Formats: sequence, structure tokens, C-alpha cells
Amino acid sequence: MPAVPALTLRDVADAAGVHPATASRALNPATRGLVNADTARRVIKVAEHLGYRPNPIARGLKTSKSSTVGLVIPDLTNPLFPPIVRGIEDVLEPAGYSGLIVNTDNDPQREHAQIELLRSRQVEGLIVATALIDHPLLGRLQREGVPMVMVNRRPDGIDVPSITPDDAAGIELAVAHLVDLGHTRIGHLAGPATTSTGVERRKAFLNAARDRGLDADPALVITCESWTEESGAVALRQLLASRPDVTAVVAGNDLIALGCYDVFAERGIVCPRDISVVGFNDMPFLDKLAPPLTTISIPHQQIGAEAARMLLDAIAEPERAARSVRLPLALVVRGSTAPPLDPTG
Amino acid sequence: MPAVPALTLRDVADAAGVHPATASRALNPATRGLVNADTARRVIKVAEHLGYRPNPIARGLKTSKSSTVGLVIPDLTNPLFPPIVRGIEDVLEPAGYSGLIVNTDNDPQREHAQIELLRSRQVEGLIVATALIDHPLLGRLQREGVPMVMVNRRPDGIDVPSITPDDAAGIELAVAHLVDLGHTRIGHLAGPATTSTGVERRKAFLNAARDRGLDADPALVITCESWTEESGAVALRQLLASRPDVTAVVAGNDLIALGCYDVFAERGIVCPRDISVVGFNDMPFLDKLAPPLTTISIPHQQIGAEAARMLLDAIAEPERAARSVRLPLALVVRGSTAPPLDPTG
DNA sequence: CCTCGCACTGCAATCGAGTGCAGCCTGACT
DNA sequence: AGTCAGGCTGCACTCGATTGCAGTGCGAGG
Repeated sequence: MPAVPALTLRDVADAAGVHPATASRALNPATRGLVNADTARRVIKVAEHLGYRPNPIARGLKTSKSSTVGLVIPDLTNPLFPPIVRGIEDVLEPAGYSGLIVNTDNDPQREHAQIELLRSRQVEGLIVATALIDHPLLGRLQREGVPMVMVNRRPDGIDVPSITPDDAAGIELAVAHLVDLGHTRIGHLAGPATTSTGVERRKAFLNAARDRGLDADPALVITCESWTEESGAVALRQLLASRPDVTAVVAGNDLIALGCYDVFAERGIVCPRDISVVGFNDMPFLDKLAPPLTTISIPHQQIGAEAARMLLDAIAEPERAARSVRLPLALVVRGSTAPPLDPTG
Repeated sequence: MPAVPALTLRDVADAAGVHPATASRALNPATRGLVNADTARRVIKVAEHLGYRPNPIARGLKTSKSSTVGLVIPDLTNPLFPPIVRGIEDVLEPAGYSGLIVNTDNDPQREHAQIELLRSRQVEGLIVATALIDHPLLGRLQREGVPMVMVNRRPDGIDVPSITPDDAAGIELAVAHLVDLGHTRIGHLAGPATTSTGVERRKAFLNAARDRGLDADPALVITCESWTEESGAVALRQLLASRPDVTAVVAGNDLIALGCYDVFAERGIVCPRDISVVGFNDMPFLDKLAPPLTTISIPHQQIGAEAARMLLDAIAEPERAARSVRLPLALVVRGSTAPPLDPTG
């Protein structure tokens, strides 16, 4: 979209009475030392005055840097992601980078295509938020030396930096809360087994239940098809079918918990009187639900920001060892949890 | 992120035994006619076989086309935008375009900087979703011939294509619904006067109220500082202070309606028994609220898709006249509206 | 007074693809 | 046989910024 004269380095150089090469050096902090301080100052002043903005395309061609990173997420429409993306953009921008977002819909085919697309756009690195466990593609990229960091999931097998919430601690918090309330028959609606968060939380639930000597009936944990309300609803129906005596459920995430609300409505179950529910993620507006959902809160924006910072580091120093961080979580008690009707459990 | 050999046009040309220029022409459908059909086929085959992907940076440098468009939105975190963005991306992608998202936080300063940034990244067009009315910048861009389309707002003064929900019809729907229920003292919590949607909906409310002979006390319409829950809450408190007898309120959008919920909670007002509320936008999960919010539903994703299509058109044929579309809305009746306690109004 | 070194600046090539123009070759027509 | 047209192909330059290398000029030291 030219239309505007489209200022080039040459224009600045002419205006400052120097050669474009000199102007380039003067404008670039890294090479500024090579040019006379007065000249540099003059060039910079002229550049500012003219409102010169280097053309990143041209620069990218020569340096093969695009100042762009790829953001691979399942679906922007999932309320989990916007805050993360926002966190990412907020640190990318001051660093002169931009993020290219692609949605994979959790479809490996599509994901592959999208990542290819990003690569062909010369992104310098990838922030990957898809949660699929089996990931030959990522392994390959990793081996090819593509800088990347994962958010929200811990890849196994490959040594990639990741930023994840401390799932185990979160589930622990949820279970502890329910136990404190007096529950002993607690169900778990786990996320899909194809996602790392799904299996990690499931495992954490099992551990927590064992540690506290809760009812360990395998029928108490149901695995959902996907991270959606619908799946949550069918999972809860299934749970209720085999164990109508559950008094509380730990949902794999908030969406699944929302599915429970639907089942409550259709069966006249009163939450939290009849059954308590705790979610995971603390997506927006949960406090406006009926009842307000007790959940585990995740510092989404912070996760995004941290991920972006790590990616920039990795781009700057590709050699540095992968470092992974787990962010602490917090239990947010709202209205969907209460002591069980029958305190004997 | 090379790491991979990074195939160039030259490699393909060498492998096919032709000059890079010929390879370029063979690969480009538009110029393919200039080269012998057999040669073209051969080049194409070699390119595929090698897995050649043209470098968009280099191409962009020469053609000054980046295959990129800018998406200017206030805040991705606002649930209104993700579906729109998704709709946009879904049409951009098959067309070989990508979207660069920037958040302005409704700050003109920041918006200016962000748009400059987009321009320096050579975006070919802009989809602007910020709702500020006063917009010298957009006018200038328009004059400079930057293709753009606005979503969710009708710019006044400048002749830019736009995709907007039919605000007036939506408000009309809301008011009609409340009147049918028997309300006569209906308040309006308008969006900020600096936004076109704010003033349009306000005007529409006034018209609808007049047409139906409702109480036209100016105290019944309050203008919010911003499109947020907090502002909605303060506006409602203000409304209640001067007109404690209102039985229903039309909120400028869902967030403002949510702010009303907070005031209800703090004052023990029961919705919809004491006061009915209708929102605007139908953001996700409204059906899970207590009570589920009656609102006006907008085809977000469709808006995004339509906007992207129009922008692509505008890029392809800059001369074509600006065309604007208003998308129809629907009233979604849920639990936050009911007949007034005192049916005499 | 000459030479050497250093600080600075300019030249020209480069990144990868696109494109106007010139030139080649072949086939057809006179 | 000679000429011309037209179809293909290749050359070389361009886009805008970066960068290795070759100067230039100045001051200092011999």
C-alpha cells in the first residue's frame, strides 16, 4: 500500500548528504560505532524528521530475518487463548516483532499445513499452543533448529522449552478443597488422552485421590472426547450412570465444567447442593454463572508474555539450553462447591 | 529460520536446465503463457519434486505486495473480537493472505503507532474494528488510497466500505421485546459517545422510545465511560439514583449488561423480577449466566468473513466503489427479561 | 618531508524473485 | 534462397537494505 512516497534509506542518505551505506550504519545501533558520531547524529535527526521507517521486507531479504514469529493455536475462539495471545503480542511488539496467528482446530493435517505456511513466511520461531501429544512434526522442526517454545503443554520426548501451568498442583488444589469440604466420592472428567494436559491432570487426580484415601473406583474418572461443553455433558451423563452417588466432580477444564451445568439443568440437579463442580483455567465471566464456578486460575497473560520472552531469547541465542517453567496456580473458590448433603460421604 | 537448505528459484532453474527468469515465468500462472508449455510443465514438476516454495520476502520486495493485511482491533481479550478475527482468517488463508493483528486499547496514540507499524510492514490493506468516531488518521489513509474496510462501525465523513450489524434494528428489537412484555419505563445504558456504535444505538433507542410513546425522561439514558462492566455498573447506579422506578434497561452491549448484574448483586435486586435487562452482541456463554442474558445476537464470524472478502476485493480492484453492508440481527430471548412486577408500568 | 596507521566513508555486490528488452531460432511465405 | 514474423528464452536491472572491501584524508611519528 504505497500511495505515500515510501521513504527509502536512499532518501534519508540524500537528505543528510551521505551515502546510503553510511546512513544504514548510522541508523543501526549495532554498527553505529563505525561512523562519526556527528554524522550519525545528523543522519538520525534527518531520518526522524522525514519520518523514515526501514522497510522490513528489504531488510529481511538481506538478513533473512523477518521479525516475525508464528503463533500456533487450536482456535482463537476458545476463551483460553486470547489472553495468552495478548500477553505474547505485548512483549513481541516492543521488541520489533510481530506474531502471525494460525488456527489448527486441533487437526494434525491442518496444523502441518499451517506450520508449513508459517515457515514459508520465514517466521523466525514458533510459539505452539496446541496440546496434541503425539507430534512427529514438532520433533522434526526441533531437530532442524527452529526456535520454538510451547505453552500450556509439556511435550514429551523432545527437549523444547515450555511454559505450562503446574497442572498437578492445580488438581491437587481442587481435590484438597473438595476434601476439606467433606467430599469423598469425587469424580474426574478428564480431557482427551491425546492432549498432554488431559493426561497430566488425570494422573494428578489419581495421585491426589490415592494420597487422600478417596474412593478409587475407576468408574469415577471419565475421559472426554474433546475439551468442549458437549463432551463434558456426555462424560458427566456417563459418570452419573455408573456412579449416581458422586458428590463432586473435578472437571478437566472450564468448558467441561460448563457441560456439567447443562446436565444439571436437564436433570434438575442443584449445584452445589447436590453436586459440587470445580473447573480449570478461570476463563472470563465465570463469576457471572449460576452458580459462579469454582475453578483453578491460570495467569494466562503472564504465560504468553513469558513464552514470548523465552522465544526471543532462543532466537537471539539458539545455542542456549532449553529452559522450562511451570507457573503457579491458584484456587478461586466461588459458588459451585459446597459440603456434600450427606456428610458421611 | 532456515536450517533447511532454503531452496531458491535458481536451484529449481538449474535442476530444470533453464534460466531463473524462465523458471519464474513458468511458475507464475500469470506469465506462464510466455513460456513453452513443455518447458513450463517440466519446471513445475521439478519445483514440486524439490519442494520449492517461493520466498515471499523476496517476492514482496520486488512486487511490493506482502500478502498481508492488518487487523486493527481494540483488544483481542474482548470476547467480541475473536470470532470476528477467526472469520477473517478463515477467508484470508485460502486466498494466500495472512493477517497481522494489533491491539489499540482504544488509545488513539497507540492506534496511530500500530497502524504505522503495519504500514511499515507493507500490509496491503487494513481491517479496522476500532470504534472511535473521530478519526483523522483513517481519513488520511483513505485519501492515500490504502484499501480498508471497517467492521462494527460506520465511519462518518469518509467513504469507506464497512460491515456493521444493523444497530438500529437491533435496538428496535430489544425495545419491542420489552414493550411487549409490558414495560414502559425503560432505561438505556449507552456506550461511549466517542464510538459510533455508542451513538447509533443511543439514537436508535431514543427513536424507538419515541415511536412507542414511552417515558422520554432524559434521565433514563446514561452514557457509559467505556464498554466495560465497571462502566456499566456505575451507569446503572447513576440511573437508579435518579429513576429508581425503571423496570427494564437496554444495555449498550453485553459487558455493560454484565455490569448491571454486579449492581443487582450488591443491592439485592432480583433480575428479571425487579428489573429486566437486555444486552447486545451475544458473546459466548451468556446462556450460562444467572439469569441467562437476553441479548441481540450478531453474526460475528460472518462479519469477519465478509469484511475479509471485501478487503480482498478492494485490494484487487482499488477503483471499485466502496460498498457497505449491514448484517441483520436477531433477538435471543433468555432469562433476564420478564414482565414488570407492576403491570401498570 | 615522507610514511604509516587509523577513523571514517563510499563503492559495489548481495539477498531472491520479477520483468522490460534484446536476441535467438524456427517456420512460413515470397 | 532470402526475409520476416513470432514464439521462447536469456540477459541484466530492479526492489531496499546490509556489508566486505577499498579507498580517502588526516594526524602522528620517524
